Amino acid sequence: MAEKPARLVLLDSHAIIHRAFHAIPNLTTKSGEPTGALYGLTSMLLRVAQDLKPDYLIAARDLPGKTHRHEVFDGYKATRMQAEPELISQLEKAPKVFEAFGIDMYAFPGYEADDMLGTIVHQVSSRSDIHTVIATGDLDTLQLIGPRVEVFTLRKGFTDTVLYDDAAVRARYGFGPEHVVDYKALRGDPSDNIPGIYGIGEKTATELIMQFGSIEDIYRALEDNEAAFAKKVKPRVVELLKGGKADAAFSKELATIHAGAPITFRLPTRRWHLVDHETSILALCDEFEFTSLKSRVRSAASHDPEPDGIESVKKSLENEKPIDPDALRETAVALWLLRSDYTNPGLDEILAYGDTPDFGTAREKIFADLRATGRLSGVYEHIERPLIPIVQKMNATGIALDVPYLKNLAKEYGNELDKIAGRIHKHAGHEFNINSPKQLATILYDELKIGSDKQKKTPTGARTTREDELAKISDAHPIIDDVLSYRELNKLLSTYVEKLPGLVGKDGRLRATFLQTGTTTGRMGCENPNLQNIPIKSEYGRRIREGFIAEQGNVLAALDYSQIELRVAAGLSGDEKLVSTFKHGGDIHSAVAAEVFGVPPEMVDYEMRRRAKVINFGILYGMGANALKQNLGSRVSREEAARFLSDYFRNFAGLSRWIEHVKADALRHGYTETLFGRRRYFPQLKSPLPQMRAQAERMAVNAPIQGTQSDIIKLAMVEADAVIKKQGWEGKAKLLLQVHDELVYEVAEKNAEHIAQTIRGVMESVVPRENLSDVPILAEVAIGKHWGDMQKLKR
DNA sequence: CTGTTCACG
DNA sequence: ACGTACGTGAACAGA
Repeated sequence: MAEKPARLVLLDSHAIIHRAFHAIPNLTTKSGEPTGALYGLTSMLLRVAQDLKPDYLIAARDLPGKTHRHEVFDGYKATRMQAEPELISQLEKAPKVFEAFGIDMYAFPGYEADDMLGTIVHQVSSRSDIHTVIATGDLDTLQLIGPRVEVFTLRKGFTDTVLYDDAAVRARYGFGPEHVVDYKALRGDPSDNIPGIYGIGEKTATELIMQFGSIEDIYRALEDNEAAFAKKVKPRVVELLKGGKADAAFSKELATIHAGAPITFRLPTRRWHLVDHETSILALCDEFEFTSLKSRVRSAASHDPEPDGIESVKKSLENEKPIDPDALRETAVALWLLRSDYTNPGLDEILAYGDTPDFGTAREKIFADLRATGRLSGVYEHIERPLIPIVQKMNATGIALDVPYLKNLAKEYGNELDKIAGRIHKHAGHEFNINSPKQLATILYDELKIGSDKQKKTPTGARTTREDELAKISDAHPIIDDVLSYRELNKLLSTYVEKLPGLVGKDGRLRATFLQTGTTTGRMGCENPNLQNIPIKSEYGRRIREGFIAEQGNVLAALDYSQIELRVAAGLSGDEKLVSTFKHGGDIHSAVAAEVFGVPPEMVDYEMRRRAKVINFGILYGMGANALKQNLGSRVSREEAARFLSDYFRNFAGLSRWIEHVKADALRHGYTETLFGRRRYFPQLKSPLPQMRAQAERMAVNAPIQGTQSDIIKLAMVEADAVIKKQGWEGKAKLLLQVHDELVYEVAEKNAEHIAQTIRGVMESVVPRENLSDVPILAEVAIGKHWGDMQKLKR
């Protein structure tokens, strides 16, 4: 039997340090010496030691000076040439870190770290007794992946990691590692100053590669038979390719890692073990003041002992003990309840919270802490834990899409978009990229001189082209209305209409991921795709919902809570007038308008109601007078807005008192609580910056309202599931979507009304009325063959 | 990757 | 003087 191959881990020091430098910008020693990049590097090395368990560990690094890429392109890595002094000082100290870990460094003048890695991989690639993993901070080295070569890199932030092999590259990009350079040649890579072909993005690049292969193949197809090529590729892309041949060629040259460095790689004579270097690493941590890393060093070292005898084998067997996925999910939910700002926690966060490498130990600590909080245990037991399998089932079920309908809609919207774009370019006098806010600002404000000199600015000082600002100047030029239509249609087309059909599985259903622990307030999140923001407000948007359908013999049933946030605010505050308005039924916004404007209900006009509605929603977010003015519109002065607000609070004094009470409570305890006891912490309330404090106060007011709403609908999901089981309706009623205040089920057509009305009853009764100051909680039900146009049911 | 914009509640 | 409402996810441009 062949021996297990040795694992060689190659460290891409350049990429790791850069990534760490940007991820951890503000860390310094007491004396002010910047150490964020070094901390990140040390942390990454510990992670590599633990996760990859290397037999050999080697670093590749750059030496200062010119490289072959500089000869190709003067602008190459211009950004890195002007590196900040904080980065340079840390780059110079990095060898100290490698020395402490006992890692050999490979470098050669004129060759970048990437090229050293390429050379080493090339030299070991024929050896079947070596399995190589490149540990890096970016994706440049994906092109080196092969039969025994993988890439271990960081994803988002600095804690999440991912291991790419050939299959993982194909899963992410659609093509294999051999085409990564072609992809960069087309798309470019701004962080590396690789230009690509201007105008070709991720999608076009992928499509071209999938269809034709490498850059050379693409141009061969184009040049051999342009007519045939034009049939397969959009005219715009053909033009871009023709004009960008030179760009593509030298982008490819820049992106390609070369294997020709004049070195001979030899495996170290001795295998690498963390424990051999524990002392020097601890000394390093003292020198750079990485106090928090020391416990990680000790515990990692104790799990990577020299291979002697029975004790270590026993220990490693214990370590290999698989983690029960249900226990993992439950523990993640519990941790998120304790620390709701750690959204979507995983094993890493669980272990970090427990300050241990052992899952069982961390889990015990988390549940002990949960019990110690009292009320949070109730949220866990009654809401979140029973919800786990329900969310899993919802994710597995998916929702059927009418793919031909959506493809047709894409054509229609595409044609309309082309027309609008044509008009915009005509107005402007020349072509430009309408999607670029920068170019658009130049056209509108400089060339056409629309708007005043003082257009609102974005946070970075650019003149904004936001919808609400453009709407104010729409009378000045017909181009504005076209730009606004273009924006709307382009957004809908690229985000939804074009995207959705490609995400549908073989069974015609789209499966997104609903995230139970995705937000800080208690709400659910949804991604890949986000089904919680499918358009509804405009006609163009509503037609997208028509593509979400029920399968043969079924209908969709949509149940939504009516004005639940306002009802929750009324119920939590116990405000007399709000509560009595809800108890008597009728239109809450009109009723509030009558109070605020001091007129009888029948005298409330459209504008008064509109303003009352704006205030009502603003209250939920802790709004101030300036924000209110913004939302009321241009005809209202700041003073008027302030008066509305003070009239509002004079009339609804109970609500006003409750808001002050929430703020005071949050400051005293450090957190807010929902009706059911879900917590959110607000350390920023003690910030020295008034702006930070004000923002935290607004969040603190909103958290119990939004959070209680989430408690209620989550509880309804749990109860409805129980009722469905009890009635034996599992095959006839399936939960498909949750959209914060709405549940969508797919229901057997025959029993649809009865089932839907039953679920409505559950939704309306999950909170005993007395717990919300007797405010009624109401839900509306509608059914239909698709999600676009649903028939409302009477109760 | 960050900033801008915009879809939803 | 300036930027302002809470909570999300995604597409795109541009550095």
